[in-house]
Amino acid sequence: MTDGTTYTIGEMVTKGQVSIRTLRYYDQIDLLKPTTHTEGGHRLYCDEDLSRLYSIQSMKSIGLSLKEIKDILNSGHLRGHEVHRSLQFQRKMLTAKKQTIEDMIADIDHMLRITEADQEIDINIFCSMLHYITAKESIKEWQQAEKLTAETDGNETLEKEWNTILSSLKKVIQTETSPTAPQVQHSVGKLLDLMERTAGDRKTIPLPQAAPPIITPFSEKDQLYLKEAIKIYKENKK
Amino acid sequence: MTDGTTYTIGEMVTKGQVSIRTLRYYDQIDLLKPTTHTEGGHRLYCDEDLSRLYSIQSMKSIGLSLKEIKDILNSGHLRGHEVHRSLQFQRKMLTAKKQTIEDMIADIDHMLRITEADQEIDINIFCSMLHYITAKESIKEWQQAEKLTAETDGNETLEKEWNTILSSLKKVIQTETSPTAPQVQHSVGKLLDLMERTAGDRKTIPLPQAAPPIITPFSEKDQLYLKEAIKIYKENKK
DNA sequence: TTAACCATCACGATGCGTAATGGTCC
DNA sequence: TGGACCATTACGCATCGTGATGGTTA
Repeated sequence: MTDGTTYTIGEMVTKGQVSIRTLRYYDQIDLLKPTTHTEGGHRLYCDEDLSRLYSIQSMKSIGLSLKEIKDILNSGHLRGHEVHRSLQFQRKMLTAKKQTIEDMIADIDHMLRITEADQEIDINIFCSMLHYITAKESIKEWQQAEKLTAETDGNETLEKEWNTILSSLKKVIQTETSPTAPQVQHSVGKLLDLMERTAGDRKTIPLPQAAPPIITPFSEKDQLYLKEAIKIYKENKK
Repeated sequence: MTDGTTYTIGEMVTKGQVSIRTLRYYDQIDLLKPTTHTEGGHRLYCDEDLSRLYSIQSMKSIGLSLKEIKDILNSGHLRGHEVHRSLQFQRKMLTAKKQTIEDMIADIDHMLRITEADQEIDINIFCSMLHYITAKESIKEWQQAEKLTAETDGNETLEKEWNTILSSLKKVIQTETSPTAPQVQHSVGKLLDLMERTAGDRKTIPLPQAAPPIITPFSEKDQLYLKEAIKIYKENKK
């Protein structure tokens, strides 16, 4: 029975599904040390060591850190309520992490819905929209009562339109097209229209007049250009 | 308009909800560098820098790494399908993480259900049970067809009993009580009973005869003791 | 002048991956 | 004796937290 079989580090690797580096690291931090060594200094593990390795892996798989695992394994025995508290604490940590991830996924989904797959996107616009989405909760807190519990679909098409119009405006600005050019004036018209329709809904879509912490996708120079184009547009309307 | 307001690092901290260390780090890795410096070498940020900070934070909040963020911000513009692919990739990563966490939580819940809050627990037993739980999936794969889709409640009470009986046996072994002692013989009787009841269900509960990768909570010496006690028990029964 | 405020190192933490260089086992 | 196996040392990663020590600003 007590046959005292020993394993080289390589055998441990195959039995335990770990890397050599991992076993050496565990040795280094005194988490799992081999019971013996050969004369040449090679590590030799026994069955108990293997068992300990399995224990370590189990505890890792519920998210405990190596330090926590070491403490538990060294403590010898655990009072039941300590186990319970420890497990429950771990549960809380994990639940919080899970919530964070779920929020991230929700934001990503939102972004996926409002960006077209085949459209070129200016980074500033992208970031503005993303900021708008991710900051939504804090904004909501800030301006407490908002009655946008309705379908988000309507808003999402609005957001898509914003994306489109902002992109085209960005483009004419970059190509230094004159503010009086017909295409620019056309875009400005759509912009003003969009602004009105959005304002009826809410007013936090990133725009020059929005205050921090809302990001505007337009630089100061861009904003001057925009104001100019809008002024011209309004004068022509009269 | 172009008032060229600048912010010290401290002002950026309050506006952006970041730590000084973070801003200095972003400077160091060329993610967000101040536009100017005072003669004395103090960092001075402008509005565009602040805006960039918000962008960074937005992208961080959907789980992108600082390196990814830097690449995106430097790229200037993104093709729509790249954005989509990038976001979808990120989504996959997060979904995988989420799944891992959910598995961990499920295992923890299982452990919480089968450990009593007021009972002292031997670590080896604890780890054996945990290993049993966390290794369940791989075990299931290994012995494909198993019909334990039924209520787990029945098994959980069984597992609780295992916990109790293993604990008491551990205790008598540690106190070096003679295998012939009545309390030991009593425990052995319950152990054999439990073994039979468990065997009717399945046979993977950690026990000496279980092969790796199932951990046994008993050392080799303990196992010799147990065999001895069981032998005595059976002889007395005759 | 004196508080704030800011600067630059530099180590620490997590859990190993990944060389680089050289000794051990059979 | 050779080839597989093993040893140690040490840098790298990601994102800052946390001092230590000393200069800048108003």
